[in-house]
Amino acid sequence: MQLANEVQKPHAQISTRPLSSATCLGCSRQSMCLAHQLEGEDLTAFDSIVKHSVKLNKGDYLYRSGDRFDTIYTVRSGSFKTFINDEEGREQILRFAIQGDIVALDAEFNKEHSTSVQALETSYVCSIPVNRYLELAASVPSLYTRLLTAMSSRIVEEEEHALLLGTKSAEQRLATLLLSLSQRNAARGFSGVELDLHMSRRDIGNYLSAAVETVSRLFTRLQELKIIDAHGKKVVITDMDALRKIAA
Amino acid sequence: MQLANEVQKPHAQISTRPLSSATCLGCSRQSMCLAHQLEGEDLTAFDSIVKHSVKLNKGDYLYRSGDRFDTIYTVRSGSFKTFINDEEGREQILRFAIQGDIVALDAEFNKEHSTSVQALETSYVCSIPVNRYLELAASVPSLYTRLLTAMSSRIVEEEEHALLLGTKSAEQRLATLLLSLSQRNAARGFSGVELDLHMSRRDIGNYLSAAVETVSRLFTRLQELKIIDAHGKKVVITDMDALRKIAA
DNA sequence: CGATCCATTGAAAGATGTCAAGCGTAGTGG
DNA sequence: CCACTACGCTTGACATCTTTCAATGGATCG
Repeated sequence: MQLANEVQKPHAQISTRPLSSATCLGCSRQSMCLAHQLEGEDLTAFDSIVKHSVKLNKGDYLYRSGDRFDTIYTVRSGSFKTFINDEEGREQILRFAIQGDIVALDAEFNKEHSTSVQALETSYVCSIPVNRYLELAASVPSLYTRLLTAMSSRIVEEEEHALLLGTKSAEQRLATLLLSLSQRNAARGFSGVELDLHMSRRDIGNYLSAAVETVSRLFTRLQELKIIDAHGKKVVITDMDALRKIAA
Repeated sequence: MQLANEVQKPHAQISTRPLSSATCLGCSRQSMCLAHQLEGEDLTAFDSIVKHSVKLNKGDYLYRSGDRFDTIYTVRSGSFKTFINDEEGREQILRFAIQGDIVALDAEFNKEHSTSVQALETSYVCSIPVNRYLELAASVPSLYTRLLTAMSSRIVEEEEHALLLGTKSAEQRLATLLLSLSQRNAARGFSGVELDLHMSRRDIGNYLSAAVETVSRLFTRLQELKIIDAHGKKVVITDMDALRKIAA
């Protein structure tokens, strides 16, 4: 349990610096995005309401608790943490979002966000105005079901996080997180073995509901057991089976 | 952490025994239900796809992990627990659902449920076939947004549960649960002071991620502090302010 | 290059879990 | 209707995991 000690930072300067291929057509992340399975003119119409390549620097907020929910984001590159604060200012990280992940579906449209989202590194997102999305959905109903599916996934993820926090020891929790990051990396065509942990040890601890010191000790222990090879943010999983065994 | 030791029970016999006013028109729970703000023929159409008053006895399952998600339920009366199991069979209760609550929105349509839902007492639900709901939504778009809203609420609830598990001491967690039950009771026109806890101490412990013994000791302590007056399932909150103070 | 934050490690304290036992209540069956 | 059994709840004693406190070295950033 730690108090929020982060300095209040202003919102990111929204600089729309186009990347190469800053369009949904041919985007490699389409299958994970809200544009999933869209084709032809539906995809073109969708593409036209999307603001591609919004850049955020490390520490910038995508939005903050209290902001109005009017935009859905998908991560083009980089990573984010989503967190919620309690009455006393204590912070709980709920999710680490990486490439392809959809961010913001945790508030009612036009109501206030209860969470905040902060970039863990230089990152780019696509931004989709919710009102325009819903307008478009009126003529392309699959956009409704796509949104419903995305929200179901969020609920399941959140349930699994509760399972993680509720039933596992600290060591199991860390092992589970590493496995999850590995799998998500692999699903995106990256290495499932070499991980770049862009979040701090404190963030990891917060997500797992463990003190920084505990996390540090756990890394050391996994290292001694020759299950991982960790140097700061770089972690190599050297014994995947053993890691799985610990996680379960 | 406890292993699932519940006997495998068959699904509930689905007996459609009509209650008085087994219709959405004039139903006191409409504002919480998916029928929220529906009027006129839209409401009639919605009503016609709903199977009202399905009875479940204590211990009956509404659905189990692995079942196909094809039906949404709303609780008419009684209460339920929703839980998820990990690979080792450990169980984590995610939610206690009571009158007016919408149950089942934690899977993709036509995919498998990852959770199970079990009645804590004799209960009645309304059951809504998802495919017919979506058909109807094609002509009544507000049904889409109503569903989206319901799912947003679930996500926020789940996030708050993670906050609960992640940042608070066992005593704070129990106090928070009691307050939440009190508020939900009050919001439904019942007493916010006298609570009927239909779940076992073990269930409470599981939900809060604490051992039964810990929960028992916490009840005793809150009793000694003259904050609550607990006799088994009946709990009277005698000092709401003190309870709030502990929760925060 | 200083200041600050992050990560690691040790030592000690504390909260919660586990084990064990007893009690009460509820349901079952004779 | 009563006795018996099973299960849920409570309480005590003890074990242990994790936190907290403290100190140090290393990395990062302006």
